[in-house]
Amino acid sequence: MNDNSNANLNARQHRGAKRRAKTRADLLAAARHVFARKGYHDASILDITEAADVGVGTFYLHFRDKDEIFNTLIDEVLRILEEQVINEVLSSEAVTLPVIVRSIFHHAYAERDLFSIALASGAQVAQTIRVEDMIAQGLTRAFERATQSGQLQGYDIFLLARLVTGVIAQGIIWWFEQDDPGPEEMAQNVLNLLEHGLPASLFEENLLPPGTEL
Amino acid sequence: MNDNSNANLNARQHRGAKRRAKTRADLLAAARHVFARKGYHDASILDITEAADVGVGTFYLHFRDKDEIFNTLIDEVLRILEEQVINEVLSSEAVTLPVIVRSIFHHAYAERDLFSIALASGAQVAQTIRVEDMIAQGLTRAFERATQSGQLQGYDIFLLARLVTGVIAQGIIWWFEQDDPGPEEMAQNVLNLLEHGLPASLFEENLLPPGTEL
Amino acid sequence: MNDNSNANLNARQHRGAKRRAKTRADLLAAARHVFARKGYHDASILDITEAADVGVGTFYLHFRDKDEIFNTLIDEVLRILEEQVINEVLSSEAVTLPVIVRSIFHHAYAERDLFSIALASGAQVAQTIRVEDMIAQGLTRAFERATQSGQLQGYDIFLLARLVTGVIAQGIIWWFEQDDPGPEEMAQNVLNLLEHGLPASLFEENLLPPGTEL
Amino acid sequence: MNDNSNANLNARQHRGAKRRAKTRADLLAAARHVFARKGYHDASILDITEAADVGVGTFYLHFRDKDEIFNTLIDEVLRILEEQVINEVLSSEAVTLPVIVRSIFHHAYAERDLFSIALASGAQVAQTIRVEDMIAQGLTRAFERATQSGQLQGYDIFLLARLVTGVIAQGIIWWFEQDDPGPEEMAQNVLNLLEHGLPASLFEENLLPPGTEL
DNA sequence: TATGAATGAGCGTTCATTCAT
DNA sequence: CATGAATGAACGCTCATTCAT
Repeated sequence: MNDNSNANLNARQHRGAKRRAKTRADLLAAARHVFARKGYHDASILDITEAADVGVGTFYLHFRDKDEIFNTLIDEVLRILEEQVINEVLSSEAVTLPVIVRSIFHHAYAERDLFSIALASGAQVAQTIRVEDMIAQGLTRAFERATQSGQLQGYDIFLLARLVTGVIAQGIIWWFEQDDPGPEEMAQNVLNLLEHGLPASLFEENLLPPGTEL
Repeated sequence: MNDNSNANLNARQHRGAKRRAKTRADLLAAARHVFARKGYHDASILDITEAADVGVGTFYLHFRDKDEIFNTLIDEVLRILEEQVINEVLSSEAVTLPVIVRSIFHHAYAERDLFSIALASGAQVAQTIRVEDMIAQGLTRAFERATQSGQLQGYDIFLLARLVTGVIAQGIIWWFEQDDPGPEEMAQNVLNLLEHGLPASLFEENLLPPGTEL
Repeated sequence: MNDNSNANLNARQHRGAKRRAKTRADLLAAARHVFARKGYHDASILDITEAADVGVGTFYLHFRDKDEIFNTLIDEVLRILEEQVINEVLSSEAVTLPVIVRSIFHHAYAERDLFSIALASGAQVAQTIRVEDMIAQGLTRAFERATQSGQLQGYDIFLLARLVTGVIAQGIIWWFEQDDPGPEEMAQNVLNLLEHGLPASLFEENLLPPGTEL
Repeated sequence: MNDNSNANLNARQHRGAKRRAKTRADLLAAARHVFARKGYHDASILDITEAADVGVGTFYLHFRDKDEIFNTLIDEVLRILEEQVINEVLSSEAVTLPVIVRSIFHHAYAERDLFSIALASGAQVAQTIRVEDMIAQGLTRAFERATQSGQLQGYDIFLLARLVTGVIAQGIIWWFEQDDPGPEEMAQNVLNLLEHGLPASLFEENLLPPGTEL
């Protein structure tokens, strides 16, 4: 009977754990939709629990507050981003900036809704880590390697990584309002700019010929 | 006597108007500090009126709601930015991208607190116009001129303007957390990147030599 | 010189008094319009001063609060009602109920807006005297005389006066929503009811013949 | 087990629903007292929740705003009035005006506080239906039947119903300030007036004999 | 573990009232 | 006497959070 009741107990615990995990996943999925539709600040916990079809109180059994579920969501997408980029990078012949950038854009495009939340919330929300931080970190590591091999002397690579992050982030932000161009073309545009810069004429010629008004 | 009473009336109105303008300016200054310290969403109207040392009700004598004072603040800084860039551009020999970018960074550095609010609020706040929009618009106009003179063929200049805006915005965002480098050097870094792009090796060589771990 | 300055003083005081009276009259007229349009509770003092085209503070130089201007307005119309009824009554051959009722309806019709305010505000507003009170008082006096001359024995004439007031008030309230019938016909209807009562059949016959549903 | 858990679920829901209904009833009872004491406009939601001994927010779990709880209260009493009048009328031998009027007064006396609120609020409050409307409607229906059977020719029965409503309403309003006479005697007074009208002398003789002052 | 009715701090907002001019 | 900018008490309302079930 002891065995039996232990087995029961285990079975029950197992069922309980599965149920718990299911509820938690429901909440995360609901939060994703709600944040995407209403934005971080206008989303209430009631919105989320209703979308997840659970009681209000249930929320607090899984997350401390709105911040926590938000950060969980962001962390998750960042973790997946990291994984995917690493995988793609490892499966490619040579690890180059184009490979990294293309990988980021593909993932960001697939997860547009979440990225839009993450980027739009900007510095407004107390986040454990921001999307920009993660991209900038990755770039910094790449630049550090380039420095070691003699390139990029005279650059502040942290600042440089941030500036390049700005271009990439802006590419993702572009998708807030339109879906075109897709990730491949977007990556091409960004890489073009990063590889060759803008036409020299913009830096030399008068953009406002004498006699023209603004 | 008519003259006299008219003069009195004017004086009275003038005094009243001056007092009113002073209070309004106090509120704007207070809002600037409060928004910078707490961010748009966590700033309450009570915070602003207390910082301005006026009664709560006074706020509503000057602004309809938080949105309005915020947009007033942003509009003001954008108006000044536009003015200053135009002035600097007009007083320079030739209107080139470096002139424009340098001008933007100088102004943004001087008004760091306000720009941090404007950029950090991102798409979260219903703004009449966003800083990024204004910069992107200016760049688009410049690019349009370059297109007309044969450059930039094959580019989507709207997307390109946005991407370049991303670099500039990131330069300003850099100042949220540190004051160095100053506007001149920041402009140099940005212009360097925009003019020559990143070193070619980043696009070709393996950033992760075989046998190295991430 | 003394004479002269006294004369000046008097003249000035006179001008001042006239000006003051004018402002007060403006406020009363404005209050009338505002109360009629928005009702007592939704009318703000700002509404009144704006309609009167005077400063907010000016209001308080003439009236203690909204209640006071409201009561002043009601008192005024009641005073005029009383005067007019007395005049009409005195100029008629014999003072009978029809004369009184007709007189009330004519005045009430002419001053519909004010009466609508006065009656609609009901017991909601702390009034010094209510329209119904004044009508009931007048009727009570008339009934007292009739009692003295042997009529109306066994009646509680105070209650009776109130009930009759109810009919008259309802006649006036009828005009809140439509302008017809006019005062003469309305008086006829009311007097008809008061003189002969309702048809006897209503008190005897079955209003709901067997087999009929409600 | 399914049965069991369903039973549990039902029990839980039932308990919750009972608690909810209790709170709602508390709020309605409290609102009744507060409205009766302070009148509609001077009653705040805090007044009501404090009287009901619940939190402020609880109010909004049950009613949208003050208007809604007020109308709920009025609707309820009107519904009960209608029911009771119909019952009494149906259980009487013949449906006559006296039966109807007596029934109204008995109910109104029992619910004096609520009727005082409903009648005093007059046209000031946005009500779905007003007490006077309901009484007038009932009378109109009765008069329509009388018209069909040949009585009441030449009358505007809508106006007539309103005027009679005025008498009845005034009878109820009488109880705002005193409790006597009770419903039976009040009905007698009203019916007397409605059946026979006022003494003819009031319509003919001089109420103000020559030589008498007002 | 899940529920959802209840809570109340805290917000935005109005408006009668004051007072320096 | 007249003004209107300033005031702040008091309101309606929301929503994160708790807790008995």
